[in-house]
Amino acid sequence: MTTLSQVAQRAGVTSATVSNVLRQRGKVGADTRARVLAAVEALGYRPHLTARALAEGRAPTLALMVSSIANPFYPEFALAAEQAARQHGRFLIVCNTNDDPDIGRAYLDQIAGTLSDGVLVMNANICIEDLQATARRGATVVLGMWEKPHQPPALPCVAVDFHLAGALAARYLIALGHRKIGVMVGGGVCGVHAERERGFNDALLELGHGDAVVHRMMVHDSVEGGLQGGAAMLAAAPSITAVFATNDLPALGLMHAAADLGIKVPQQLSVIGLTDIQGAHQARPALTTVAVPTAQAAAMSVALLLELIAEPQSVAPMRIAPAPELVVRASTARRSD
Amino acid sequence: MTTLSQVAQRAGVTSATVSNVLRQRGKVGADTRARVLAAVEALGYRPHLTARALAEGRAPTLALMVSSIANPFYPEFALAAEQAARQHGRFLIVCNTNDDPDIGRAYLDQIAGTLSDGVLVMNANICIEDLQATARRGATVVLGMWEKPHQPPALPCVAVDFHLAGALAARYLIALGHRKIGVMVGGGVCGVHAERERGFNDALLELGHGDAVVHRMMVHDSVEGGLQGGAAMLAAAPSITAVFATNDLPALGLMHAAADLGIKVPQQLSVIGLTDIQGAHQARPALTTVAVPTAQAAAMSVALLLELIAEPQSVAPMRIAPAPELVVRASTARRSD
DNA sequence: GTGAAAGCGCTAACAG
DNA sequence: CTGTTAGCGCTTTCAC
Repeated sequence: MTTLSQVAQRAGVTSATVSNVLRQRGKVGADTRARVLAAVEALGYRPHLTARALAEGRAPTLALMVSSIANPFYPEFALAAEQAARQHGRFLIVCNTNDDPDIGRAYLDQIAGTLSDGVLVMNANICIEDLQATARRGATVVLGMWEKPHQPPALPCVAVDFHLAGALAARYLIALGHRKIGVMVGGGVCGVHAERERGFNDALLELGHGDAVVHRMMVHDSVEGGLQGGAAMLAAAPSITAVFATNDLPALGLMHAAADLGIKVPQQLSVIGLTDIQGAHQARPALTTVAVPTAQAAAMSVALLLELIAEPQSVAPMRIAPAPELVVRASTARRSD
Repeated sequence: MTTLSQVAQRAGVTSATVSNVLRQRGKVGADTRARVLAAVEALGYRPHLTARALAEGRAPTLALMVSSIANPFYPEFALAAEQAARQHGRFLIVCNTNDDPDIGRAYLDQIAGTLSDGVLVMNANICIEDLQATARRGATVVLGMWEKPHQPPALPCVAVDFHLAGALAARYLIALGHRKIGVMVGGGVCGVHAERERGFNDALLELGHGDAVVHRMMVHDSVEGGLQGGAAMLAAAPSITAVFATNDLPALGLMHAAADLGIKVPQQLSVIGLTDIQGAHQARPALTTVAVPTAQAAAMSVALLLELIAEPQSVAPMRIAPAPELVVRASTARRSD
C-alpha cells in the first residue's frame, strides 16, 4: 500500500500538498503539481477511502436494506441504486434482513452513521421505531418506495402511487368487459399490499362495478404462493374471467395454476399483475401488468438521500416517482364467454 | 454521534478501557465494566466501524463484482455471500460492472485494499491483468466461480465442475433416447460457456454418440437470446428432438420459442438447461436442468477470501465446490418419435 | 504556494 | 487492572 506521505516524500513535498493536488484544492505550483503527479503515477498511489471518510467525517457508503436481494423485485432496484450511488462517489452495501426485525435492527445499529451515512430502506420488515431511532442517532434514512403518496410517512421517502397502480388494473379489466374478477393479495412475511387493492376497489366503485370482485384471497408473495392460491381460487370460483394479483410473482404463479388446470390464458382467463418485473415479459403468455417505476424510484431515492445528507433541513422529505403505467401484453383479453 | 471518549468520560475511565470492555479484551474490573456498560447504554454508543477499520488496518467490507446484479443468476449468489460475510462481521458492497472493463478497473482501483480488503469476482468481464494488478497492490482477490477445476487459474478461486455439468446433461439426453440434439451456447458480452459445451461433447463421445449434435448456435445469454436463437434453431433443424442450453436463461427462452411455434415441450422437444436459477422450477413446464451449487460456492468463496486475508500464505488457492447435479423436472421426456 | 499541526474515532502496545 | 502514548491515512485550518 502506498500512502500519501510516501508520495509526498518522493515528490519532495508534504502530504498536505499532495492532498491538494489530488483534490484540485488550494493553489499548487505547476511544477510541484507535475512532480506530485509523477510520484503518484510511479508509486501507483490510490487514496485510502476509509481514511478519507474518517477525516472528512462522512461515511463512504450507502446501505440498501431489503428483505432478500434474491427476491426478483429488488435486483432491478439495487442495480439502479448502485449506479446512482457510484455516480456520486458512494458505494452500495446490500443488507438482507430476511424479514427479520432483529437482523434489520442489528444492521442499522452497526452501519448506520458509521460505515454508511445513508440508509435506503425497502420493504424489509423493519420496525419504523428502529428506523426513527437510527435517524435520531444522526444517520439519514429514506424509504425507497412508499406506497401512499397522499399519506406522507414519518420519514423522508420516494413515493409511488400504488393506489393509482391498482386503479389502472381495475379500469383495464373493466374496459375488457370483465365483471367477475378474482383478486389475489400478496401478503406473507412482507406485509399486505393494502394500497394496491384499495386502488383497485376504489376504481371499481367509481366505475359502478363495486360488485365485480367475486373472490378475494391472500397469498404468499411469490410464484409458489400464486400457484397454490391460484389453484384454490380457480377451483372455488370457476366463474371468474379475470384475476388481478397485487404483485407479478403471484400473477405468474396463477398463470401456471391455470395452465395446470387446462385453462387458457387469456382466452378463458385474463391475468393482470402489478410491478412489471423482468420475468413478466418473459413469461408465456407475456404478463399484462401495471409497471412501477422501479429504476427511477431507486435513482430518486439515492438523490434524495444524498441531498438530505448534504443539507438535512432544506430538502422536501417526500418525492413522487413517475406514475405507474399499464403495460398490455398477452395475458389479458376481452371477456369472451 | 457518541464517541468512545464520551463514554469514557461519563464512566470516569479512559477510552482504552472502554475499548477493552467492549471487545472483551484485556482484564477489566467488574465494577468498572459495569459503569462502562451503563454509560454505553445511557449514551447509546455504537462503535464507529470506519474508525475501527482504519485503526485495525483492515477494511470493513468485501466487494462483490458482477456484471449486473439484475442478472437472475447473481442475486442468489449475492444473498449467500452477504450472509456469509455478515457472519464474519463484514459487509458486502455490490459492484455492477455492466461488463465494462473500465468500470471494473475503476472499482478495483477505488475500493480494493481501501474500502474492501477482499474482492469476490464473478463473471464481470474484468481483465485478468487488472485483477492481478489489484492483488499485487495488496488486496485479496478470489474468483467466485471458476469453471475449470482441472485448470487452476492464476488467482485463488472456488471452482465448480462445469465440464461435469455439461456431461450430466449429455448423459441424460442420451439416456432418454435423443440422438438429434441442438446445442445453444450462451455467449454475448459475458463470454462463452466453452467448458460446459466441452463437457457435453466429451460425454457424447464417451457414449459413442459424438454425432448427436446436429445443430449448434451461439446466443446471447438471456431469455431473449434463447427466444430468438431458439426460433431460428427450430426452423433450421426441425429434426432435433432435444436441446441443451448452456444456461437456464436461454433454455427458458427456447421453451417460449417452442410454445410460439406450437411445439410441445417435452412431448415433441426436450429442453435441458444448466445452472438451476429460481426461474427454472417456476417455468411451465418446469425446466430440467443441471444444478450448480451457487449458494455453497458463494459461502465457500467468502470463507476462502477471509482465510486468505488472515493468512495469505498458508491457504490452498483453489477449492472445489460440490458437484453439479441433474435436476429432472418437466421439460424433458423420452424420445417418442 | 507550501508546510506544520491538529484531529477524525478507534486500537494496540506498553507502563504503571 | 487501568492509563498513557502512538499511530491508522487522510483532510484541513492556519501560519509562513
